[in-house]
Amino acid sequence: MPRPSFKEQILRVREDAIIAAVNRLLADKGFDLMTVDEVAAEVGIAKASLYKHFASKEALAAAAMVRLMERTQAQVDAQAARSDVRPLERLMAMTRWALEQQLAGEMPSVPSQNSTLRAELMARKDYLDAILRVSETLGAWIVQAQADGDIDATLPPELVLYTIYARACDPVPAYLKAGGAFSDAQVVDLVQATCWGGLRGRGA
Amino acid sequence: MPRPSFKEQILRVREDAIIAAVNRLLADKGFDLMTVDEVAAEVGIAKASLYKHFASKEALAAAAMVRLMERTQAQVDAQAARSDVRPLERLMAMTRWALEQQLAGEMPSVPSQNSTLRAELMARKDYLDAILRVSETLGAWIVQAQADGDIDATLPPELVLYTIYARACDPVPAYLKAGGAFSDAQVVDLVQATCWGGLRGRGA
DNA sequence: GTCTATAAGAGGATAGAC
DNA sequence: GTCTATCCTCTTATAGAC
Repeated sequence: MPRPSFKEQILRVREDAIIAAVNRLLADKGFDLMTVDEVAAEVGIAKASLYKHFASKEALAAAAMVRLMERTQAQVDAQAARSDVRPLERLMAMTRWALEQQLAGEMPSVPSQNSTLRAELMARKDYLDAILRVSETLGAWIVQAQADGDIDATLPPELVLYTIYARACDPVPAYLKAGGAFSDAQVVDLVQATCWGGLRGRGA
Repeated sequence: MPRPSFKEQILRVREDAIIAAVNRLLADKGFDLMTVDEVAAEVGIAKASLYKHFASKEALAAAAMVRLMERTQAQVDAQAARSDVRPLERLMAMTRWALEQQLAGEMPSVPSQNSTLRAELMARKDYLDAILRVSETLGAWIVQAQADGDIDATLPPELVLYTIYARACDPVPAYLKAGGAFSDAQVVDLVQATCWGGLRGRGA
């Protein structure tokens, strides 16, 4: 594979800046309320130039979601490297990371109801592959943790997986943060506690 | 107070039908993807007629949310009447009801990010009063349940309250249902279990 | 590939007759 | 209060010059 030319590097940097802007706006207002004009303004280029890089608004969002999956995969790899820790701890580290991303305004959110966006995502092989790969690793950890007695073995593994994914777009952290009574670190600890331990008292 | 005239009754019935249609559409597609044309088509009247009843799209959604709060208050009252059951059981009955509503497609969902809708809701005294009243009752039950040792007393009560509210718009039930492996009743039981008991094994 | 300018269309809201 | 027809703004997307 030839070394990328100078022009290609410029292109890559620009597209990185675009995706970063989309990521921020998706985290801030969501897909429906984000406009392409805003993206262009945030990046500092004309809207028509944006469309030279990405074919549609859906493609912009999809690129941000692919980027998110790449970051997620990197986290999974980092946890996989810690061969000494139990699967439960790796999974808890993943939910903790997701909550931190959300509070930092770096978790893009897209509505699962929007059919045009959904179609774009389902058509992107890189996105589907990334989701599948992450899910397979997390799924294996879940099954191991259940065998270890660390996760309730009566719960279907897919329920555990979906619940972990759902923490990434949970509205509770934002509400707690808006209340102003807790630091970001405290919010993460609290939501983490309810996710894994539930609301119920230990003695119940 | 005089008995409502025939015309007023007709008006009331029509507005009920409008709100019911809005409720269905909000549950199905959410606020941003719902169009006023769709609402008019669903009700079977012209769009201009809709605007004789409600001043804006935001007012339509707000009316549906007020209606939701009325139904919620009725559930709270029903639980309050069961003076023999513990506060924990009442709270669990509320989350169960919310999950059932969601799976039945009767839980309208509005984005908390949309500022025009948020402004409309915050300007409606009946909505704010309803939210406040529900929250006060649930809050009292939470504190009691913590004193009973039925809810983890180390959790701030507002965290518990927000978590209960969040179950009403949790994406997990819809995912599980889409998977097709579980009945609606099973989905409710499973999400209910993770909400109150957490993912962690009891022996952990 | 970047820009300015504009097309094309969706969707919220209204005018005016009945 | 209901209708048909229309307005108008916002937003996605593109044409065409440089």
